[in-house]
This record gives sequence, structure tokens and C-alpha cells, in this order.
Amino acid sequence: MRDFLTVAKALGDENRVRALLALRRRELCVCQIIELLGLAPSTVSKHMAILQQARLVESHKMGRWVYYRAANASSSETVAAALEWLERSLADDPKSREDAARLAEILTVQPETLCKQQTSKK
Amino acid sequence: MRDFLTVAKALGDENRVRALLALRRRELCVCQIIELLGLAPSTVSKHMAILQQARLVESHKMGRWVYYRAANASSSETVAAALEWLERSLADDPKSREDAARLAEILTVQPETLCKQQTSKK
DNA sequence: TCGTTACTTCGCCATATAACGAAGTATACA
DNA sequence: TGTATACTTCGTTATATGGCGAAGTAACGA
Repeated sequence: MRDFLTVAKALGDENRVRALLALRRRELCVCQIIELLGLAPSTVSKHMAILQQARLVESHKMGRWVYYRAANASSSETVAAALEWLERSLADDPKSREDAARLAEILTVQPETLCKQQTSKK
Repeated sequence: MRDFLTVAKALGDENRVRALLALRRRELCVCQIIELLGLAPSTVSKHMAILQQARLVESHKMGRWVYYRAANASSSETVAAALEWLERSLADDPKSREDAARLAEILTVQPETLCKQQTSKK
């Protein structure tokens, strides 16, 4: 029950759902998710921690970069079924398509360049 | 996206999930749900309104009694998939079983008697 | 080794949510 | 035609959540 509620709460925020949808196939580093969502780094970091707590995403560190990806199907029944629900409900969502297009643009820039752009914006 | 978030938020509260699980097969009037959850009538009414807003439950009025039941599968894809997720994740949940046993007791009492007991408790 | 970079944690604020009791609404029954 | 009943709506309070910037941590690079 607790696991279910943790997952449901994690899926109750639009920005987390957008991040999760973007992470369905490819993995992304935090600065790419920041760019996609247009939120402060600290906010995105918190969102990713909540998704990870719910086991909806996994992360690994490569040097200075932290990469996140959606959990694979062999995780818990609750998580697997939740990701199916997400897929069935939002695969064709307009916002999801919009984000996919924006993500394609973001991916043309090297993560390193992207991060430097973000710091210079301040 | 909005529908998905409304459903996810509705599923993010333990009392609402417990009510929804109880309503999977049989319909219940509000006083029976009040008895099951042990919450104030106004609180239960609000929870049911949130579930109904998300289209996870339907209601109909019979005299003074309002009956709720889980939405049927022919509702939206989002709702149908959400109810499957719930089923797959929590069918065997300990709390769910406990509630099922408690519900069996509650159902031995006529709703009318149950409601009167509740008002007399004040 | 000392800065820069990429991310996280902390502290704060504004808003959202869950809980209750009191008051309101609608329906049965005397 | 009241009065009791079953539920909902309203108003309030305590806590949870999402947002940010500042400060902290870990890793690369000059």
C-alpha cells in the first residue's frame, strides 16, 4: 500500500510526469531535464529524487554528470503497471509530443555546452 | 494530461484508495464508507467527490441514501488502466484484506441502523 | 591544489490538501 | 407540515508540497 501511494503521489505532478515520459526510451542528464522543464536545478533535483524514491527512475553517475532513465519492466509489479498506465494514457498526449520535439532540439547540443549555457543565464 | 493528473492525485491518498478498493465489486452508501474508514462524514463526502471528479467512481441516489460504485471498464482509457493498476498492485494487500473483513461485518447491519448508530455516537 | 562545473541539500515562502465541526440541502415519515 | 435523517458544502486549522536561491559536495582540469 505504501509503495502504491508513493508511486501515485509521484505521478500526481505534471513536471514529474513530463520528465518520466521523456525518460521512457533514452536516458538524460539532469541539465537536459532542467532545460526541458524550464525549472531551477534544485527543483528538478527534488523531483528526480521523488521519482527515484518511487522507483520509477534509476540513476547512475558518469563523472560530473548524473543520468536518469525510466525503471525497466522487471522492477516491481506496482511500478511496471504504473508505467503501462502512463504509456496507455499519455503516449499521444499533446504536451508529450511537444516535449518530444523540444527534447530533439536539446539533444543536438552537447550536455557540457548546455550546462554552461544554463550557468551563464544567471 | 489533466485527466491523468486528476486520477493520479485522487489515487495518492490512502483513504481514497481504501474506499475505491471496497467499491470494486459492490456498491456502498456513504454511511458504510464512513464506518469502514472511521472518518467524519464531511471528510468522506469530500473524498468521494474527488474520486468522482476523477471519474473513478459513479454515484446514484436512492431516497435519502447516496450509493457509490467503482467506474466500469467502459469509461476512459485512463480510468480503466488506473483501475487495472490498482487491482494488480493491491488485490493482495494486507490492508485491503483487513478492510474486506471489516466490510463483511459492516454489511451485516442494515444501512439505516448503521447511520443511526453514527448519529448517536456524537 | 585550487578553481570551475554539475548536481544535491537546506532554508524559506506561497499554495494545496486533509481533517474537523457547523450550517445547509434534500428526502422520508409521523 | 413539521421533524428527523443522510449527505454535502462551508469555514477553519494543521500539515504537505512545489517553487526558488544560497550553501554544500563531488569530480574534472588548468
